[in-house]
Amino acid sequence: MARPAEQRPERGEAQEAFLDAAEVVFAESGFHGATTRAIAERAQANAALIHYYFGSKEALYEAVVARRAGAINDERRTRIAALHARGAVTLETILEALLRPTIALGRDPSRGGAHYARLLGHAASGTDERSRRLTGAHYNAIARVFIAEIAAIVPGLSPEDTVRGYLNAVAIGISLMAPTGRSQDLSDGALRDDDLEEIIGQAVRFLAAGIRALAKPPG
Amino acid sequence: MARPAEQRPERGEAQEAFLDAAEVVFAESGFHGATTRAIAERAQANAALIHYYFGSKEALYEAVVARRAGAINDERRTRIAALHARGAVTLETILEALLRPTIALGRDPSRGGAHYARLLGHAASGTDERSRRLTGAHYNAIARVFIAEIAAIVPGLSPEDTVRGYLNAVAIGISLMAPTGRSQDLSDGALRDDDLEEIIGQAVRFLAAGIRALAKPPG
DNA sequence: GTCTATAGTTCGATAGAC
DNA sequence: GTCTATCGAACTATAGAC
Repeated sequence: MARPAEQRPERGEAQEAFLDAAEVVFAESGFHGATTRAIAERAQANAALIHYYFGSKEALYEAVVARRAGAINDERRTRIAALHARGAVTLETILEALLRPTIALGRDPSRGGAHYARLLGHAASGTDERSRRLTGAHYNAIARVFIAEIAAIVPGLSPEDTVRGYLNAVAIGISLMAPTGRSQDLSDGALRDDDLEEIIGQAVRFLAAGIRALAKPPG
Repeated sequence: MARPAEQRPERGEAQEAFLDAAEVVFAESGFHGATTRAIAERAQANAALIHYYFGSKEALYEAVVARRAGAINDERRTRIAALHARGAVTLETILEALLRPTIALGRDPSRGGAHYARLLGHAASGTDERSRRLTGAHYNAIARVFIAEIAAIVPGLSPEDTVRGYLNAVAIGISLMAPTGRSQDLSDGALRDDDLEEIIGQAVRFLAAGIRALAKPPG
């Protein structure tokens, strides 16, 4: 390893430019469809530097994921802690703590997170080794946090249906992260992809009702 | 090793073998990650035949999608028509008509549909030209059918929220199509991936409650 | 129709100048 | 640290024997 002696090498602007560019290209084409040459071109840098900085295309991909997943899950934990501190824990506020960090990232052009949203969509639907390692490493721990929160706040919800409800929330969350224009198409332009508060509010209401319905006996 | 002449596939079966094999490999690795060699090996046939039968890797991919999407949407239309004929149209039965064909396909080992489910997951989260062409060509028409059905049966649901509800249903439907084992992981084994009626029943209940909640005024 | 062989590209990765 | 040049491998697709 030709790294400096420090354990955690500082990440300069060049590395960040590669991460930003890789996020876009991986999102557009998936892991295999993306090429290091395309990433370097978008980063306006030399392709050989990818291997110098990250070691391999695979390692670059994992760095892209780690950067966003870490920030998202840190914000989720902060929000959950704040809810407990304020005594404001409800199913709705828990769901908002789950969804807002991802959806807000996906709608903020200045942060380029819409690309990560699509990348995550690829990974969430993948069953290959890379995708499973990714979701396991970055999202299983936070999943258990939210499952515990939901179970504690919804009376009569079985452990199985708690997991079901959480996974439904995540499925909708991912589908809402990345604006695809499909909602605009299907509503003939009436539904806009960019009203953040409306999107989060309606998603929370939808999911809260769905989860509470699971807790009720059939009838 | 060459098979005996009497076991060699008849005319048409060779193409089906390629479609089956391609479905598996495309699902596992995505379009770019899949190779014609891997598809041919799984089909126990020669890779050059892919071009003889289908013209290109791209055309093979589209043939894989067309085969399943056509069958799924035909079944959906049949189910909707049957509901109207029986006078059994409710939000729940509409949602079941939407979800059952895909989820059942994904859980039926004899039909190999779990692979198509993963393939569709890739396409649904993709914004590349190929993915958009695919969803537009095969799923926009059926989407409008279901949006109209939902709007007609749920009082007070705005056109925008009807589209929202439909897209939420599709997002959850796709996430339920392919067993990923994640629900089993997160529930420590309590939630099983293979109980078809339980999965459909709980999904329908969840979605019906969510959609009806969108129709109610905030409060 | 089915095969072998290979053309023509393009890929990830690396060596080495500076 | 950053570049050019290039390697070896893998890819899709095709030509042509049979």
